[in-house]
Amino acid sequence: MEAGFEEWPVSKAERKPKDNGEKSTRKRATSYDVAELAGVSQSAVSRVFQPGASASKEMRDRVMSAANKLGYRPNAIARGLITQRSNMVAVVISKQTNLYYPEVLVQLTQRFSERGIRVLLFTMEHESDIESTLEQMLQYQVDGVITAAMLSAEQLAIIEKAEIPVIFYNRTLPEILVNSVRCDQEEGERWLVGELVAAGHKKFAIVSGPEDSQVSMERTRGALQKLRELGVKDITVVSGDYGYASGRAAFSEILSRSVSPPDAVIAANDVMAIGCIDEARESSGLRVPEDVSVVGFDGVGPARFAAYNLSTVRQPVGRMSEAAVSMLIDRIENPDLTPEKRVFSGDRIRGGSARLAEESA
Amino acid sequence: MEAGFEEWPVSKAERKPKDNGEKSTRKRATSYDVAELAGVSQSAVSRVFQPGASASKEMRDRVMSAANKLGYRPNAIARGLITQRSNMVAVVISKQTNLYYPEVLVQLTQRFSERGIRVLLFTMEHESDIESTLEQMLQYQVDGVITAAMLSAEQLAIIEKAEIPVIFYNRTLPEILVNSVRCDQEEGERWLVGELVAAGHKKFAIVSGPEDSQVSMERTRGALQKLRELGVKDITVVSGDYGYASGRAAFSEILSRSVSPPDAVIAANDVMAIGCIDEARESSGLRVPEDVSVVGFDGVGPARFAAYNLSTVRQPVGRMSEAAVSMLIDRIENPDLTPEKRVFSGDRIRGGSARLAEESA
DNA sequence: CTCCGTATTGCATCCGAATGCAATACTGCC
DNA sequence: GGCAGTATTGCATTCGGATGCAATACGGAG
Repeated sequence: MEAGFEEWPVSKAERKPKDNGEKSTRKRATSYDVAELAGVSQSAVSRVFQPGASASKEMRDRVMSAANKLGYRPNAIARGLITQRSNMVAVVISKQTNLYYPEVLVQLTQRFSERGIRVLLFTMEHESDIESTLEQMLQYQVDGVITAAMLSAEQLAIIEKAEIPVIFYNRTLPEILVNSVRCDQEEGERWLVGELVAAGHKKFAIVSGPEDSQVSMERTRGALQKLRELGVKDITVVSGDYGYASGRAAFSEILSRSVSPPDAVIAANDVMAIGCIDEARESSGLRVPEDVSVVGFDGVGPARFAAYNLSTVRQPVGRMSEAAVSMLIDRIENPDLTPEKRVFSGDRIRGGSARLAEESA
Repeated sequence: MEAGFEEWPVSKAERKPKDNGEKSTRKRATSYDVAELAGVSQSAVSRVFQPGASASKEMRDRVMSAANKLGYRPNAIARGLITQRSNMVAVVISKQTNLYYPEVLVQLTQRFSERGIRVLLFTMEHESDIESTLEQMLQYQVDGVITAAMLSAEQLAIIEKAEIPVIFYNRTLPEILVNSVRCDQEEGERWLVGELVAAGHKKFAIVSGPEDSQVSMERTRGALQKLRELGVKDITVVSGDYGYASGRAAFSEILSRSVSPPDAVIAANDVMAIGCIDEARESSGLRVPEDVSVVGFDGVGPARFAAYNLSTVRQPVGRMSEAAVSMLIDRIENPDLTPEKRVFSGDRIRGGSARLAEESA
């Protein structure tokens, strides 16, 4: 099956270090090379490779044939220099948001790609590393930025001074005009809480995410407010870091703070919710949702696993990334557009991890 | 907690559409602008921004102060044009490999970033879309490529003709010299099979991945070979697509092919293994691992969830990406290096989803 | 004080494609 | 056949920074 490793004796020889002054030392073909071979001017070549430019059919044929012969490809770097458009956008994510963003990333890239735009990816260990990231983006003359990491007002100002449109993904900067695409975290939490309370839960625990995560803050705040509005008093709040282990730790912490377990646990994301469920079942022998209801947020893949079947709010990733991409492109093409915020409601998923009120028909 | 939302009334006015012919219409500052303001030549500015170049302290100070005043940043595009080095590499992934690659992606980007290299991300719905992706990469003059999608020999040849180093990530091209970084899939499967057989399993089922996935093929082949070597005859093979649902479907398919369930199921990745477990427990009331052992491959996050606690082989993502990055940089800096393959063994994880032989002390 | 070696700095040119403008070719019409 | 109008094509310049080479400045030795 893995035959063929020994045979095929030739062809390797051809690929050894190409020291011999063969033709291989030649640089990549440029439009001048093509022009020369085709016997036309460089500008003609340039025009043939431009969608809207004027060129006769004969010209096209001659140039294309020469180009193919030379393996010519327009140099996007040079083009970017003269046109002042790199056709690249920066996508910035921070590492902490793990299981959810990959999906987003693929979506964004795909959609940009369909529109002829390339994605320069920036990831940061900590959101504080953004300073240098920012510098990089600017040096690379990106045409726009989508950030799923928080920027300070000063940082945003730097980018805007360079007249680069920025779209915030699931974040926003209070008091400052920015373009953003978000999932309505508070609304989602309020729904979850409403259902839980309506189903008779009285004793609540909340597992919040990292302190520097705006998304987590919004979720926690939404849940707390709704709980207060509904007159619920018995609320324990502990914090985690969005990770599975921290979900387990959080649940055990919750138990230790009270003689009896809570009726319901509201986790700031699905992964921690899963951690809570595992901890509840394994270490305390509690049943989910009979003894304790657990809800999450995000709607990531594992939320659907039968062992968890989470009640959660799913972010409409597809629509959100489409919105982000088209909004960014709008701003790039028309920089004077006034800022716009698009807020999507999440999909409400009545999984089996919580006792919720009957669906209102 | 959320104080400060109402106050802060000013500052918005400053940010409205900057129509007034203020100073804002000015383009980005160039090295010429800086040179002029500092009263020196453009080359001096260029040198100040180069690590190794010669410039007196006084010169540095004057230039830097002028640069700061103007908010100057070297234009990486222009620099790339003249130096023939874009300092960008392409990372290519295909969408199908979902839950696992995100991690890889973040790792790669981070490590490149530490070395002053930016990542242009390319994703493809189907691996067949690679043709156009390839074209894009070449136009953008990337200095190197890491591909986690399969390339044909012809496609590889195109890239190599442009003298761009390529590293295959978990893939390889038989009979052709390429640089690659891989996890040893066969070895991992052989270990799993060995343990399962040693523990007394007799009736096996294999859930393979997508047909066009080389990784899946290697895993399946490894498992099958080892099974044959050990004289196991009773083997059912069904195929999935790496997704959770397909794991569930696969298990139910396995059941339908035989009167009794298998002793052990070998899934080509963790997510399908999880699907199998859920299907076994839920639809058939089978216990895992008492009635049926299930093993996966990859070592993704959910494999550690208590409900599954998979026995699996974890790919050493950190070391693999480090290897890929440093290998690619080596090739970029020394194009004549002879190809190299680095193969890593996976971490053997004895989870609770399978009855394995006692650990050999 | 002069001469030589080294450190700085400026000049001119280059990278590769896009584009305004002018020159030329071609079309149709009278 | 002549002319206006349009379509092609080429010329020259531009984008912003890097770099070889020459010019100048500085420092130390004799």
